[in-house]
Amino acid sequence: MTERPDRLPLDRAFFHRPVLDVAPDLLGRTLVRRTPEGPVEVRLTEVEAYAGPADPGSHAYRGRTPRNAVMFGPPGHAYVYFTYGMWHCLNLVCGPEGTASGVLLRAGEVIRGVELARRHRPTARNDHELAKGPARLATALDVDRSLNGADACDGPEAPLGILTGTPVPPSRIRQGPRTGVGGAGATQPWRFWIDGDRSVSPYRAHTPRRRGRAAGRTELDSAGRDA
DNA sequence: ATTTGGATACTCT
DNA sequence: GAGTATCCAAATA
Repeated sequence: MTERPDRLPLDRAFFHRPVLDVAPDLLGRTLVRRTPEGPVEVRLTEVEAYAGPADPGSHAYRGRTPRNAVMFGPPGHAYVYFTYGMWHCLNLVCGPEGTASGVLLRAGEVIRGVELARRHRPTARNDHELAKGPARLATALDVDRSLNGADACDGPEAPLGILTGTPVPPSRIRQGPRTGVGGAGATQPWRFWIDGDRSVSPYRAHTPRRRGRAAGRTELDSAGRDA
């Protein structure tokens, strides 16, 4: 069987670099999810970098916990977390082991296994919304915490893999603030996406959730909007 | 087209 | 107990 050049697996050295180098380099790559039902593949179109314990936006901020332990391990592995009571999100660990940095896979275009992805996400209105958003991407690929720690560089039979795909030239890459990240972590423009791609998720500023019904103050600030 | 509020359960303080 | 690297339906315009 002949391997096309765009279907060669990326080796671990790809991830063994600073996260800000890896994140934009992941755009255009092919993420493979192999399920018992068959494969689903996405072309990555949007990612975010999280830079370890020094990054206020990162789960690794304030050090290692049971949840984020995988981020402190070797690069090329999946860090899957559960959020908002319903959703999973998929990251790939980057950098030298112990730096606890990773890339959140925020969106992609399903290029293989569309029918299977639709079954995982029956509410998607059209194909370019199947993986438009990090939880949608995880759902379309049937990713949950059973894949936390899975090695994406473990060969052609592994449940998760990453292939060369078609790297995106810098001129087609845009960057801006990370979605949903507040406080000091909001200042870094560490979200990267492919300019104009339909599967890129809309930017949403950080919105603190107010619990209960007593919302004391009306003095909420208006979110600054850039032109 | 854009904004709002609800659902949901896990993680760490 | 409070906050969350979200999504969806419903309401507004």
